[in-house]
Amino acid sequence: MRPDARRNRDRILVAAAALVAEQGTQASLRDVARRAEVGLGTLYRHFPTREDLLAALLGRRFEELAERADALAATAPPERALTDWLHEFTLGAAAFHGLPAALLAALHDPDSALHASCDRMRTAGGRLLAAAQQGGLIRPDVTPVDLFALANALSWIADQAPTLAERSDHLFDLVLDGLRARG
Amino acid sequence: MRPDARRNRDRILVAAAALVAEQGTQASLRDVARRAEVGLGTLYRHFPTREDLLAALLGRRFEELAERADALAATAPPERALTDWLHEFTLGAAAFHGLPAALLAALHDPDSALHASCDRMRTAGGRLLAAAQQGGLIRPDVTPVDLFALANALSWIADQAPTLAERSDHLFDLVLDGLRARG
DNA sequence: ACCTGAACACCGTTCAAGT
DNA sequence: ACCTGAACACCGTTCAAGT
Repeated sequence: MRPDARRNRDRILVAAAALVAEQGTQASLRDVARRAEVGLGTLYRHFPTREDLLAALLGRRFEELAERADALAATAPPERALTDWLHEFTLGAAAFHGLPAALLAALHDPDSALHASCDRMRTAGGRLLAAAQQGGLIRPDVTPVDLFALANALSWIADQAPTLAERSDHLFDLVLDGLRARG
Repeated sequence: MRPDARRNRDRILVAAAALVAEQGTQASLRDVARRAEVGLGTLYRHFPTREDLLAALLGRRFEELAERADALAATAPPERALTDWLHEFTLGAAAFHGLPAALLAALHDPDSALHASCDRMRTAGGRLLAAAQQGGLIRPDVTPVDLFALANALSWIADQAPTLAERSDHLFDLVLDGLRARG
């Protein structure tokens, strides 16, 4: 990549990170280009779709979450590993306004730039889920997709109103309780 | 209301019902006006905000759901009444694409045209909830707002992908299970 | 190879002018 | 009283013209 192109790409990412943090996944791409002091066409050249931009913003975070799943699997007991990881995931999915919907949609759309990351999260969560189910701690009829959907739904709730965000940990406990196997 | 105004209002509602059913709560208001063969200003005169239009579209449904709560309370055992009603509510909240977010936001925004209806649903659900909690069937730390949020979240999940819609009854069972009191 | 911004086809919302 | 549509300030996306 030419150095001026690299520089533009970086400027776009910095501007997008700020604007998306402020206004959510639906932030105006024109605003992003303006803030980056870059032509609108330049933004589209580097990131043909909004998802491409989001994927670039979230790449690191998803990497870390995947590694975190492995670390928890190795150190914590199965149920603890699952609930801790899910909790961290819900925090990550709530990073941007509108992100939970984008993630849940991307999981079911192989063409989305976010698909690979979502698939990775589903797999990482699925491994922790299987281990907990093996130990008879979690209902056997819960699938990795169920887990991904519920976790995003919890992030979505917290995203709808500040009052609900305060209630978020409690709702997390309620939902997780529903996944537990009954003695 | 002048007869021509009444006629315009009705035309707008018919057009909006069709378009919102097709494209969701974010359907273009311009399209609604065009389909109703009405000037754009006429639409805004009858429905100053998008929520006003949605409220008019949903009024009947909410009335029925409120009555339904009373009927179930009188005829079914507490837990059955609660789960049946919640199930019907989730179906109603999934009537339009984007509706769950609008409802959850409106519950926390007294100025929204949808607020009264949401408040009514929260109260209706809250009564069924209290009865089930009285019987020791549901965890005492579940609030009516928790219930409203979770029900809308379930509708939201079903709204994100057809695959998830198929999984909707199962997810409903999982979440409801989390609300049950443990022996 | 890469950048730019005008051009196009859309929005939501308001409001002067009409009947 | 009520209706209309032009006007305004925005979008997302594409693409010819430039370096």
